[in-house]
Amino acid sequence: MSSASPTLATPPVKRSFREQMHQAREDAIVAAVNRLLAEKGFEAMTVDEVAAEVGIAKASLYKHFPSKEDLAAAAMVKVMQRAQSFLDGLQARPGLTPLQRLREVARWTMEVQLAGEMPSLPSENSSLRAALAASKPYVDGLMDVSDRLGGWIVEAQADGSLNTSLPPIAVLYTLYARACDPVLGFLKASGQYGTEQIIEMVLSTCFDGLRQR
Amino acid sequence: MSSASPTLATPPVKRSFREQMHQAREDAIVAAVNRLLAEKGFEAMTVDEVAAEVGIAKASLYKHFPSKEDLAAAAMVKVMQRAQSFLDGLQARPGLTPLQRLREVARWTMEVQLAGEMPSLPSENSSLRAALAASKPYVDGLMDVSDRLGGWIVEAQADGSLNTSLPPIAVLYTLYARACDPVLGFLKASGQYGTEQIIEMVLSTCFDGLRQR
DNA sequence: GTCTATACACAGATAGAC
DNA sequence: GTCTATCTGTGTATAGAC
Repeated sequence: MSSASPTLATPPVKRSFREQMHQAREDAIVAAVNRLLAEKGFEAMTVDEVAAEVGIAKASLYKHFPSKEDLAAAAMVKVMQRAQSFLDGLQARPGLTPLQRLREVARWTMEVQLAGEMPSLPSENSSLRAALAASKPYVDGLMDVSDRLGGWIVEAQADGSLNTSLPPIAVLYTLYARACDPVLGFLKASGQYGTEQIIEMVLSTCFDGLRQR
Repeated sequence: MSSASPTLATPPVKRSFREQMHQAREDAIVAAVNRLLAEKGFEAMTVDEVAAEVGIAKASLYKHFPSKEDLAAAAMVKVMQRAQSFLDGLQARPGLTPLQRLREVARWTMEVQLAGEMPSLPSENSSLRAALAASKPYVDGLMDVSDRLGGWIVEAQADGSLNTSLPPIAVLYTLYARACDPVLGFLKASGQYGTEQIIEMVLSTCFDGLRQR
């Protein structure tokens, strides 16, 4: 968004390079936070671990992000952006039915979780909750995603492919919950199934239910 | 299990009374731990909070339980025992089909969770995990519950009421996961539905699936 | 067994040199 | 902006009187 100051003698190229380095460093930080957040959750993750994984001093982290909460919030925003990008890609495929889109979204969240990149959600009274609620990019992203999914949900109910007796918000929350469903980890830990099999099974239980059809 | 020593002059009644007091105190402790475990999880729960809620000094807690992990493990064992008692009650009702039994189990776990009494499961690398794996009562209880549910699952698949393309273990894990499904909390927080409505909706998504039947 | 007081460890955050 | 060194609070656990 910001351009190099024209009054300075330093060439814009150099400033851009430094900004690129800065951005790359922050990306590395956010990626490490994301991974640790998925692995152990916000409370159990320590800033020392983040610093160690990135390979910089802890004090340097605090030059980039003012607190542990902001660190985690940045990772959550990043995940939300990835989700938005995925929805963009889905919307660009006109051949899909609304139900197919919802199914693809669920599949994507499960893939992200099995890749160890889906942060587990903070408990109700966590300090992270306040930070997320105060983060405009996060809240805006969440609302955007919810709106788009909500649109597909009502469309799928209108065309008769989705259970019409469920309120759309219940469907929406059910899809969100699949992103952190521990069933994936349980089945993975059992060692009997590959990631693709696991995802197919959980997708089946989610959309088709446990009862025989 | 233990009886008063016959060589002592103190009447057995008194010893029994003190044991009752002791047991009542421990029950109060476990109940508080259970509630806090459900509310904020193992990492965020502090022993100070437990002591404050029970109304005794922190050091007294450590006379009853040697560590925070043992404290939490005791609460988990208690929950497992409650589950076993519930299964006992279900088995005593011969009129129920296997599918109905499974549905009642899912309903019970959701009721417990909405009552704020279902501890959230520890993350993969938590110190609580090791304590639970080392707790014979817990592991035994978990295996007993799994065996009984597993029996009903294969019965329900045999009588054609449960999806036969799913491995029984996937069904089992799916039921376990419903016990800590965040959807319940989401819907509760939305303020639009009562607990009974919420449970019916989640039961529907679990057994009937999101797709229209 | 219950208490007060305290030891010990560690996590989040900062100071200040470079 | 990065580092080393440090401050500060807090959480688990224990000592020791009663």
